[in-house]
Amino acid sequence: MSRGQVYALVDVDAMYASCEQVLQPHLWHRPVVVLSNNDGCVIARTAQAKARGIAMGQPWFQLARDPRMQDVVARSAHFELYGDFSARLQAIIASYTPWIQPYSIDECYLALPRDRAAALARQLHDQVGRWLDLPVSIGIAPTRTLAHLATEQAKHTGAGVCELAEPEQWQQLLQQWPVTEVWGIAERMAQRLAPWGIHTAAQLARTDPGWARRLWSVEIERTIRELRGVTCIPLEEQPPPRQQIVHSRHLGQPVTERETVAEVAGSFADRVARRLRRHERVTPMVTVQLATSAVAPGPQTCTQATQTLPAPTAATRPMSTTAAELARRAWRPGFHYRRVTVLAAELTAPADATRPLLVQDGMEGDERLSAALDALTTRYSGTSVTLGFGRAGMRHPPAWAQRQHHLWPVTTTRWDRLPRVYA
DNA sequence: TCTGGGGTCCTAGGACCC
DNA sequence: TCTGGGGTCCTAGGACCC
Repeated sequence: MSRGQVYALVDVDAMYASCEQVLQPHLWHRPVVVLSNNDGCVIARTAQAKARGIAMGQPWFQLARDPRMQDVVARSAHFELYGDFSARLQAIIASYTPWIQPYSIDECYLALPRDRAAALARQLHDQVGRWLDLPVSIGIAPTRTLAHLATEQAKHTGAGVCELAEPEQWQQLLQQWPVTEVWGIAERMAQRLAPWGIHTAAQLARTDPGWARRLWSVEIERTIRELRGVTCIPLEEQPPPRQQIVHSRHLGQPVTERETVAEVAGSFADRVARRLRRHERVTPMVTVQLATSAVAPGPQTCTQATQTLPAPTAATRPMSTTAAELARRAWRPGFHYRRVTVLAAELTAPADATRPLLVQDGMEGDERLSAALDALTTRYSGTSVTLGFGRAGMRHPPAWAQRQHHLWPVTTTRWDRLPRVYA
């Protein structure tokens, strides 16, 4: 990032819902919502769904029985599909600039030359529309915090691109936005700012940064400076290495049996191990947490157990067997378990991991086995071939598997489910 | 019956050290 | 009755992001 550059933020409008519409043209201009895992609540909405008053996080069962919402189309979340679109989007963005920081599945920060930023952003906006059929909004500004506001403004006006180049431009905008629209300021912080008469983004920008740091935190100080056009949060072109990897799911059905809980934990640990290997990290420990549902009747509990591994690893077998054992240890009779979490923390690069003094039998075999599993998974990705350890849910989904009653089968990530085009 | 999942960072306070 | 000063490390909790 040099002085002749500005920041831009590319954000896909209603990413998940938009991806569903790309493959299902009959959903264009319709109120569409995408549901969280287990078809629990709304996590994305098209403009038509927003106009109907459907809120983010609204439980689906409420909408489903509302007679006024009968024409709303629901789709189960299909993260593999959204991830594929995200990768395609990043590839397009990367053809415009080498300074790029993917921030989330639907957002990407980049740096552009100041004098051509708006023109390039417009070109990028149109290209994404033509190539991916996805609607994006792009904000341009001297800092990332201001670029975030610019993107909100671009969405708000429907202009697609919004550039805040001069202080007068963003100062005027800051007066219109409540402080909670500022990146890094949420409801809790807004409540602490209110007694000091800070309600709008402009009022926050006028606050003395040093005073704000003493009174609140260093993050607030940085946010204030960024709102004034001074860069405090630079672009990180190298994604920081992962410090922890979590797999946590609400189960499709409550689980009461000890061995079933162990089976769930073992299969979740497989997911964590695969992601560890993809990120080239190893973990020295596994944590398993078992919880009941807070909204279900009956006795509530949340127990967890942690085990240090013989050596830091990313291999499936030791992680799965350890997680299953931990689940057996944390399990208590009489509870309806509804959520299982498997956590790997204090991650390191494999080269930095401390090796044990005594190498235990089977350790190298575990690593080779995991490597072979990854190679086969890559070779057969996109087909109906699935590889895994053990017996959990391979052929038939187990009873505890998530509900995905609204999953649309067409996708860009499997050969047998590609969309068909008839000439 | 049915309310997501996956991350990061900061701060305060306690334990412990010399 | 008096009872330093400075440091590190760890953990829990809180807050934020999407």
